[in-house]
Amino acid sequence: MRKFEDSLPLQLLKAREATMAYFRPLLQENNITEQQWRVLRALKAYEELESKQLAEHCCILSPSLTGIIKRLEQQGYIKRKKSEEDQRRTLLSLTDKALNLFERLSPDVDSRYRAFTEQYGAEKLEQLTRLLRELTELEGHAD
Amino acid sequence: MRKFEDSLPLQLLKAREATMAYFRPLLQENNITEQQWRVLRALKAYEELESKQLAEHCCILSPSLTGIIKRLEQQGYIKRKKSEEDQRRTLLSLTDKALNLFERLSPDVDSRYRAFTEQYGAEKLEQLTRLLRELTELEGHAD
DNA sequence: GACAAATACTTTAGATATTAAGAATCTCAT
DNA sequence: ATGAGATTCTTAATATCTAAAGTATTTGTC
Repeated sequence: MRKFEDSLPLQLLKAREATMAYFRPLLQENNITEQQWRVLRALKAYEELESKQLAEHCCILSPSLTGIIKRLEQQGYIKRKKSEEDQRRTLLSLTDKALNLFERLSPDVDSRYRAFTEQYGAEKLEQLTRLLRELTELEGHAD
Repeated sequence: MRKFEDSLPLQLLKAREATMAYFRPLLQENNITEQQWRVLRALKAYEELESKQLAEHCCILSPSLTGIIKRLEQQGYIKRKKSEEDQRRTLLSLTDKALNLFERLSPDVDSRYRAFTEQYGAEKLEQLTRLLRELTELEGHAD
């Protein structure tokens, strides 16, 4: 069996930690969790989404999302409405408060991203992105 | 701000999911969680570890580890003893039951790992490993 | 040798992950 | 039209994450 430190899932986990180290402080200062931030960013990109699609974009399972949505709604960052055509579906979108948050944080996010890119190297980042995409696009392993 | 799907943390998360898809079924069949498996593998590699070191190797925070250890102990996979020199320290190691588990699962783990490597490509895996290591070794981002 | 500071681990509280099961709504073939 | 099955979302139960506080033990200093 593979040596422990060589485990790819562990390497990916550590790499993610190293990356988040650049952004986590900013999120903490604003009392936003990682997952909340992912949800907000997805809604910013897509304007309006159903819960299920949002879950897929964010890599968050529906049951988790239920709670995250609830809390984000309480904090006034997102609003929900029932779909007219299909009463099962819930449509989610950002409030003005959330849009303001993005206005306020974007510059800082950008500068942290630039700092990261400089330290890691722009070409390496491109290579890495390509390799990760190819990994993600692998056929799922049917048991 | 970066496009949502281009977010590196998200890419790393998805890549990890894609990788785990190869191994998760095996763990589920044996009623072992991802984190438990990581802990067991670390202890297999290091024979005996203190709780704190184990946490570092596994990228699990101490408070989480407390619970994981407790459950693994209840399931008979690991044993603990107090350090003689320093009563604060807890030394952890695998039981025979855990060693048997490895004997039983190793072939399957190996074959799943080979299947993954074949589909993804051995050279690409090497490249990826190198890029991830370099990312992980970046200086932490002091806020 | 007593005591403040450091260290290892646990506990607590709130948020999230994961699986299974439940509730509401919709689709479709009959 | 209608009942079986599918789909969307939620609830429930257990495990884990995260930050902060608490305990016990040890270390360094006076």
